[in-house]
Amino acid sequence: MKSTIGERLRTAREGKDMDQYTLAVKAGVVTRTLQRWEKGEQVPDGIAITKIAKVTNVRPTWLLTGEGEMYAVAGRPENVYSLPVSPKRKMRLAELPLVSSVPAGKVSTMFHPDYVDHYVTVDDVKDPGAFALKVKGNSMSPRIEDGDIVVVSPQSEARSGDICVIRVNEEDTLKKVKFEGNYIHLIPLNPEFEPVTVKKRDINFVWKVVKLIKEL
Amino acid sequence: MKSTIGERLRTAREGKDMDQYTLAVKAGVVTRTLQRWEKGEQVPDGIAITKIAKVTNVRPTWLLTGEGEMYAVAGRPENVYSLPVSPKRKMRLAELPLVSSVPAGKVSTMFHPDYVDHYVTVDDVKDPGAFALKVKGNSMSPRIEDGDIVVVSPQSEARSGDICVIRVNEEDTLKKVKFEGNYIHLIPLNPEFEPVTVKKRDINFVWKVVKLIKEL
DNA sequence: TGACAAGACGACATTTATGTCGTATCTTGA
DNA sequence: TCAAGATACGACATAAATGTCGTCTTGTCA
Repeated sequence: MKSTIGERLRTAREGKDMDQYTLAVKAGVVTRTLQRWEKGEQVPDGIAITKIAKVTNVRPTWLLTGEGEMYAVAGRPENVYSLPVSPKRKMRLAELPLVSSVPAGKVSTMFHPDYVDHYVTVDDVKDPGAFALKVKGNSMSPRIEDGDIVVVSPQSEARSGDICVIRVNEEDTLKKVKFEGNYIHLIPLNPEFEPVTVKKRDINFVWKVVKLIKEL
Repeated sequence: MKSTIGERLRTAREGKDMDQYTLAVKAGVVTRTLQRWEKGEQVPDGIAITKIAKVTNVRPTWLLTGEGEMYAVAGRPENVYSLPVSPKRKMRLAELPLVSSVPAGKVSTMFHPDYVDHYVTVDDVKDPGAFALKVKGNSMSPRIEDGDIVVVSPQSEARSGDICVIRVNEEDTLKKVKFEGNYIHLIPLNPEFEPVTVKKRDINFVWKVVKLIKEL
């Protein structure tokens, strides 16, 4: 536990999802001062510490020393046990490039480095070729909505009933698929959209969606 | 309870039967400075407060705010509960304990180590007290279904329209909430279930769901 | 692409805290 | 009564924190 007051201060602020300005105002100082605190260039006095602890809802003792619980146990119900400190992971971890959206763009361009926004971290994805996409459009609403992130595994075999990213005639969409002979039905979950049936030979690829992440 | 930091400082010093000079040295300042603190003419910074709390054996929180016990309560070892956060990534990465389900079980038991299945890894979760739950039941279908994983941030403030884990009368549920005076409406997304209205005083807690992970 | 918010940080003036020194008050014990 | 220790406090210089202003970078969004 070698964190500093400044680092804990930042942790507390971000835990409340506050920007520097907001917390600075509540602490009665200007943004620059808060920055110097967070950087450890200066040390806040007792008044400031008290205010910060109050508005971020952390325990003053933790803020000062890093000891004990960060948040007051009062907010937690009775009979709640603390979690073990250093756990070991069992599941496989994968970092996936988060590329441009579907179905708005051509997937073929998505793999260009310029289109890799950043990386998302997920557990238990075995396919080394897996990647993530940000969803645009509402054809799969309400289960999958605009802005959601889907993890795509090209290696996984798509079966009827799976949700997939499909490219048909150079156009990319996200649909539930149903195989039937030489045809594939593309079924949006949103009843406002109509199902489409396409020939298998018009399909460029069908990639199975193995995971869905929603930010709420 | 109207005491000032200075008065509590003096109380702490006299509780240890220390004279001003002795405490001042331990706090790394001169006697005159300590006097000004005790008189309330000046405010000690965080470093000084930490030192004083340590050498006088009082709780920093009490020294700062006057709240709680003056001296640390014996017999309660302060176990650390803070989840690792990796700051070097572009996005904030958090490993969260994946605990037993909601609403099938009592949350009170969830925090017991025996109930921690494994850990999930997610990006961009700022609340260090956040954790994950596996959902049971279909009251929130089709958006959230049995087996999905929700990430809960107890620190985030829940507002009307948010999806939350709520404990009412020792029973845990996952619903959309709507605040209205002294009442909270618990709204399932699944139209087959009926909304419920409860009094605020029957609520044990309301924890906001900030992320949803679906395995497909 | 441009606009914008959030953050980082340097430079400098101002305010506040601290150190230093001197002196005064008060209690306590010889 | 006197001496000594503890506390109190004014005055002033120094050190540290803060406020203010401006510039820069980065990520986000339309």
